[in-house]
Amino acid sequence: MEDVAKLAQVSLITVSRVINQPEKVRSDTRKRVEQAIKSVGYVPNLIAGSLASSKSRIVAALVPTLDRSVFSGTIRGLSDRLAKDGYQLLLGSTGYSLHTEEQLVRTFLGRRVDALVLTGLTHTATTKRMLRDSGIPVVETWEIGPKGLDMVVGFSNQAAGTAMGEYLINKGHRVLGFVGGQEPRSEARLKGFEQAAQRGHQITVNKVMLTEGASYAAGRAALAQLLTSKPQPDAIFFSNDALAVGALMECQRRGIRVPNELAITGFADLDIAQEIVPALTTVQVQADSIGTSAANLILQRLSGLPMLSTRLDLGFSIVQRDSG
Amino acid sequence: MEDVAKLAQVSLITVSRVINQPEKVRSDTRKRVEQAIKSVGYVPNLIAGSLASSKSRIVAALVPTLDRSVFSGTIRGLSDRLAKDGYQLLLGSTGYSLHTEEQLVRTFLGRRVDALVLTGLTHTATTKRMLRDSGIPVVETWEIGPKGLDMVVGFSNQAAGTAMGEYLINKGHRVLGFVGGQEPRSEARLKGFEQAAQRGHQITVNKVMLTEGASYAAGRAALAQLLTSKPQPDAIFFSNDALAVGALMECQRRGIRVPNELAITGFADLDIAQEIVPALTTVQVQADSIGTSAANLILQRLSGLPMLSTRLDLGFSIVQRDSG
DNA sequence: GTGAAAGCGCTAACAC
DNA sequence: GTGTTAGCGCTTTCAC
Repeated sequence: MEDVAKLAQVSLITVSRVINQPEKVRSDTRKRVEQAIKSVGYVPNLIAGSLASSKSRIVAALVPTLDRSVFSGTIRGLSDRLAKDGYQLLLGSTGYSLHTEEQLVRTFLGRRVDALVLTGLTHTATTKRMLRDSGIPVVETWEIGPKGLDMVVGFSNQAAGTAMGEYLINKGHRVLGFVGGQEPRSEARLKGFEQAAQRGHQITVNKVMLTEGASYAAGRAALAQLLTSKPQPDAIFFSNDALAVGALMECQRRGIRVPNELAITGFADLDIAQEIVPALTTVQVQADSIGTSAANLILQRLSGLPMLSTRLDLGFSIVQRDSG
Repeated sequence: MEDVAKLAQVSLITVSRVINQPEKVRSDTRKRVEQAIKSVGYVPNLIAGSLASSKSRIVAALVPTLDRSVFSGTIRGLSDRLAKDGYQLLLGSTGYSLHTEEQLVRTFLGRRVDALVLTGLTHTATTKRMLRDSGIPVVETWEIGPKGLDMVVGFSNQAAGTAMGEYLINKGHRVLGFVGGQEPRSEARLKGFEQAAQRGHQITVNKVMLTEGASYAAGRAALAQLLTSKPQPDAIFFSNDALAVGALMECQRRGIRVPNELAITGFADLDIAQEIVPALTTVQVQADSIGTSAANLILQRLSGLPMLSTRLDLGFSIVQRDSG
């Protein structure tokens, strides 16, 4: 930076201004400096800048898993929106562990990220305290609830579960299956699903709670398990499209006709849901919008604008296709 | 940090040591400091640390796209391996644009990342110069070639294309189809594929070069296009499993029997390849290993260890399944 | 519109 | 094993 300043015959601060607030420098001076920057090949040290200004232009996001998952849409939405305003995304995966989440939050706060995006509303007490003390904007996503740390963008997983339960019951199914992971959002969907069942008449719910992550193979295995359960379900709600797709493939292998013999529904409306044969009936959620909305809230807050709302319920809808 | 030092009755540097090199501090002092850190709720400012030590403990990776893509395995491998050594991954997507890549490289270098992982061997002259000047470890991935910037982890896309061409020709196919994107790696696969065709007798290759990204829908559309081409292919090599899966679904819709009427093969061996019915014959590449190997090279270099090899050809293999 | 001085919060280097 | 000093490369603040 010193070299640039000397070459352009200006002070350090003018070089800094040309980079950060070019409109505050007269155009001839600016051009001289820009020229000098090029000829020196100067790459500003953003670390030093961050230390001095206590702004990092980095937003961190924590998701349970990076795998071909429902969260990738949210990450894309976040990343794209933030990039437009010159912010970068620092990514962490918690593996569904609150303890890992706590450690990552600590590190990210140490890096003085400008804002943090979390998945879910469940966190350790320490995580919550650190976040509150830090004073930076925080967005919790993929759930919605009365009390959040700061801002929230999501939908009601429980209501989605209820909606799917009612949908299947209305279709005449009486023995329902549920397959999901042992994590808060899946459990909320199950809770809603079971509520719908209780409100129906003579409805049974057989459930499989997975210990591993949601994969095609896990869906296949869960299907096999439910097919041996008594009474045998005539409709299964999978808490994730990947699971449902795996089950659909297994049905094809076994010659089980979907939806005639067995209805199968999923959650998230991933790309493959509408491509697979039979096309998958699923709960559509706006994964991308969760990301862009979270980014918008953050950007708005960081720019000091007044906040209209800090709690967005993006809702969900059941997309009826061919599988159930 | 000052508060912690006062409370523990030590100097700043001792607090620093407790955090960064605990073994260099006597255990009773260490405990006193750790106690103080907790009671103050001290979160070290890693930005200041980075500035002083010129080490950021951040590695950046640039991939063409974050979408449900072949690169997600590599990212996972990278991220997991780096996390073990306390490094974080800063992610950027270039959208297959060398210009965007250049801008991101500039920003990342500005953040003084400790190392950089790139996709492919094709970069702008400015990108190459900046990278060389920076002196940090750089790993280029997903290709292999005689000249790289620094370290390379990948395989020969061209050889993979040739292998798939020979495989299909040996199976008796004479009119081949190719579907891929307009990007270096896909083009290399096509080049190899066409070479195999030229070496065969009376082999025709009809190709579809996509302008959009690889999606199920794009595969479906490309299939439709090739089915109207003359002569009509009896085997199609898709440069990406997502495309092949889309085509497979479309075949199912149209009642085209695979592989009897039409053979379909893919590239990458994504999870779904072995799940779909019929299971997809594809080129298997070690997407995860590319990530972990890149991370290993970087970690080794950063720790100052002597480098055995800086150019890893991880190879590929054709996995024969049911689709072709 | 431009500049000088001070300091962001930490660590390297060297001393003790 | 622990402390002191001097900076890392910028931006802030306040002058002019």
